[in-house]
Amino acid sequence: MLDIKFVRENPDTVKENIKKKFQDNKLHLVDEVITLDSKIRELKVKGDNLRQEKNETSESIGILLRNKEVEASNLKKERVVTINKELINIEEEETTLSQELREKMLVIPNIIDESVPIGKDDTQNKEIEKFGEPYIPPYEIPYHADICASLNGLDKDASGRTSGNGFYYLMNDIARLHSALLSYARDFMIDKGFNYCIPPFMIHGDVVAGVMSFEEMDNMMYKIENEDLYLIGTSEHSMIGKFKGQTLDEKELPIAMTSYSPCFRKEVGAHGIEERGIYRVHQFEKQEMVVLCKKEDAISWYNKMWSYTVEFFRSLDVPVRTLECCSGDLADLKVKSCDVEAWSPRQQKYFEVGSCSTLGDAQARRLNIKAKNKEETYLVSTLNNTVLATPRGLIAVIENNYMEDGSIKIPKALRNYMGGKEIITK
RNA sequence: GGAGUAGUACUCAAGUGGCUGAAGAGGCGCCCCUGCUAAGGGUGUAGAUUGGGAAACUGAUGCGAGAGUUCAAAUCUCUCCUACUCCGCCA
Repeated sequence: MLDIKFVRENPDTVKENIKKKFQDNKLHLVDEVITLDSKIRELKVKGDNLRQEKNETSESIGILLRNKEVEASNLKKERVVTINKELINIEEEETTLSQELREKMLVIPNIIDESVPIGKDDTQNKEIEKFGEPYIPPYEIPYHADICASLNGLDKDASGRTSGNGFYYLMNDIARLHSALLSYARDFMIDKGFNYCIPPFMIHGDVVAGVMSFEEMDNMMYKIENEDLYLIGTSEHSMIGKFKGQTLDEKELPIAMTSYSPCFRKEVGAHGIEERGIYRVHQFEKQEMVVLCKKEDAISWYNKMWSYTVEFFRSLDVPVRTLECCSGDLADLKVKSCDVEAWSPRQQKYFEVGSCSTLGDAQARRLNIKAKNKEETYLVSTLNNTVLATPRGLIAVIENNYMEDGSIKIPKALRNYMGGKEIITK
């Protein structure tokens, strides 16, 4: 969300930005927002003046009553009653218009960074850099679910019976590898100086509404029956929610956290749940990075953060590349964002395993997260990035370490977490 | 889950209907004294969010949140939230 003052003062910049994102259908919002804003301010002045009169009149009633001037005080009382009636209308209108303004403001996209490549949609995202040689083995690599099943590590028939499509039983060494990955990801980030955190896995509706749109909420979030609780779709929800409405001391910044949580997503719409695999599922686990920092530090954190994910996967011998989101593919809140994609030797293409974003102060404005020093209070900048989401990350490790005989070589970095084991065999 | 107590600015804290947007203190600024430290004395200042105004200035909101009573609410009523204490339950 942008600052209304900014929109008021720089309407052309905002419009230019909307064009860059190929959202011309939103252009009219800018002028509408400016008109609404000035109407609201007019109402505010009107209301303020009436409230001033009301306060002064009420105060004078007190004085009159003390002097036992009952009649004069009754006249003044009537005046206040009239003012109150007028105020009700003005306040109602102000509330309505403010809501309308906020709704419009919420869908006006954040100003994207100058470095973001211009493009219409995800087909025009730009590869930035490859890390590691995409390796094509001389033998065929089976579908990940088949590999896992053949190693007695996956049972989707059972999960279908217990929970339906989109769930999975991981078992034996595959389950252990999954946990090893998460533990390693956790320690990897702790070593980078991030503070480890396990957040609540359920949050109240008002926090959910703070971190996403209603549409997203419907398409993603599972609600607990008869409770004001939702299962989180990512620990970012809990981690950003942690700071909702807070004013931090600038000395506490930057706050660099790495959080673990299971993630629950309905995955309604676009892609849906695939029948066979464990690539897109209702329940997965994730190690995340969340950073709150000063505005001027945001870009350097952004670069540091995605590079940590790259480093993480490289330490597991998984070739990766970074793909920058072009203007048209960038979610409205984001200033700049890139995906980290892992190489799939089976499909011989890259697939998304993580996403790194800087949101500027847009998220903080929405949720009212501030920091202050002696001189001023200001909105913080927020960033988030995936270290590891698994089973997706598990798939990358399995495919890239699959041996011709059907076994999986365990990357060195994970062996300590696997009791020293070097290979998973049938 | 039950019962009790509390929630006022950066912190502590006074305050049961109008003269309280908030006494007082710490804090913070300046000055003095003393000096190994700790401390002491004087004086000044601010306090959150936002509107109008070129500015000086001026207004609104703001006492955990919301609703209500009233001409008028930090103060009365209701609901909720949070913290603490006690009890119950539980991996």
